[in-house]
Amino acid sequence: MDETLDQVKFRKGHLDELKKRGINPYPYKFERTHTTEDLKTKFDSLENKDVSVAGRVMRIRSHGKSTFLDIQDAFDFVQIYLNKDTLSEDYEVVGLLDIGDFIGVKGKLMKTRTGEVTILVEGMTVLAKSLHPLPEKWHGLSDREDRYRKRYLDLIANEESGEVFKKRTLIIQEIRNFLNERGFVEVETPILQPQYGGGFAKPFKTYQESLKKDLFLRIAYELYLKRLIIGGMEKVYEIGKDFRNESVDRSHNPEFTMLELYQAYADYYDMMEIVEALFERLMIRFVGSKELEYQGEKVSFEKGWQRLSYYWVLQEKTGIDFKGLSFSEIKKQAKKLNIDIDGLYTSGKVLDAIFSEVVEPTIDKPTFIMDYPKDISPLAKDKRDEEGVVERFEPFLFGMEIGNAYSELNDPIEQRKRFEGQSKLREKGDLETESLDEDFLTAMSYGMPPTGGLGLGIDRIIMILLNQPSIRDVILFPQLK
RNA sequence: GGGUCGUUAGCUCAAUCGGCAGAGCACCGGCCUUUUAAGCCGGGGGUCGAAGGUUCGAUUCCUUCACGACCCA
Repeated sequence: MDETLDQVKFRKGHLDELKKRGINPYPYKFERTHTTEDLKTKFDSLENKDVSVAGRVMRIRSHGKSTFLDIQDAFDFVQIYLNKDTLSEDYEVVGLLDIGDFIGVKGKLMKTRTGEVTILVEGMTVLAKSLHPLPEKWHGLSDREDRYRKRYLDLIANEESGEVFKKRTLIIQEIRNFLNERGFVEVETPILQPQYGGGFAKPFKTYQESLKKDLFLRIAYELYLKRLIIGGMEKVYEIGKDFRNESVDRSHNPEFTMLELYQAYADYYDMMEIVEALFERLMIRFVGSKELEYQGEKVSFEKGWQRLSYYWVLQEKTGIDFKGLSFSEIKKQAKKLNIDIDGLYTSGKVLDAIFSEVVEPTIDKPTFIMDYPKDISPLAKDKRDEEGVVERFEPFLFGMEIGNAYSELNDPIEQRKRFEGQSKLREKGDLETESLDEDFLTAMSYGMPPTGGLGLGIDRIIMILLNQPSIRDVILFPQLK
């Protein structure tokens, strides 16, 4: 806080004056009978009754011997009216209030002659003195950096921002309801992991002093949740934070909220059904239409999600049939398409670079891209009746990947081979590989049922449902440079 | 990593083809007992993002840096 700022000096003057009058500017508690919202929605039954509310002073309109204040709580705001006739000498304290102060008031509920619901205040308590001026009342706070770094100011000044975060909470609750109703059990698995797995990403590394052990912040929950499937929990899910050591942009934050779920005796078609049903439910509750508009672009869920095969859509967009091409031929094609393939060691990784570049931005309709190359999917089961690809899909919306799902590989011998393949790549220098998890293989060797698994990026789903342009607009405290 | 744009009062924003830095809100003083972006009168507040350069003179032009936004890899 800038102590030299005039406005801070004046506010401190008010603080000192309150103390001089024997008023504690930071008391402990206030009993309120109603929220500001109650006063408006239940006005008819509350008119002329005694009410008490608490909140932050947002606007002051002083007329000398009377003053109107608007006070805001978590629900709404209400006007209060203070005058000298009602408060006598206590009215002097009103002059010591500043915008931003918390106060509690008691009085009779009434309407002014212009129809505004108002409390005629009979008693007022200062609950917390504010020492720093708030952002401007009319334009709010628009500087993006301030909005993200000082989220509290954003929440005070910009009502829409608070609405987004309220809805974020409701969306996540609704997702939990949906899964709980289907018999899924919510669990918590380690964030600190001795080995990271379940995806391709650079991890954050940390260290446990007492065990003298390197640990990683999880990049996925997959391998732990599958251990629970092995343990006989048939339907499990976890909603929590994943950590990926990547750069920050409109759709990436280094820590982000992820849903993963696993269902025994199910395959990836069942996972598609879950995505479709979940979206239908979220659309009904939070969009109220079968059409979704995001940043000026509209898509319809009317006909469900289209299903496109990975190799087929690649060929559609590039004119090249990549199926069966050798690694060097695929690289040659990538170079022709002007795609950077430095540090990519397998056909799958190169294909994926081409895919991200050429295909992803063009998928706006709700789409499942199906049947991915095997070498970039070491935890997924071979596609039944098709060589070289696995039963894996990713849901896409508005060009954004919002999840990942498999028919989970449950053959421990095959799983070991896949891990070993990954280890060889790592030796060649590929840093984004699945690491061989001996303990997980042991678990699987006890027997794992056929299982469908699904991961969904919750922040991105919220962005889309609430039409927010950046992931930073749906994360309270996003990572900034 | 590259490109474009931006950073001026607590907040939202102007302005200066290089010549005294402005408005609205907020703040201070005065008047005002049903106002509501209250009103009227008067007033204070600036290291013009930082450093360097060009110049008689730089907020303005140039260079570098920091931070941010958008686009691209």
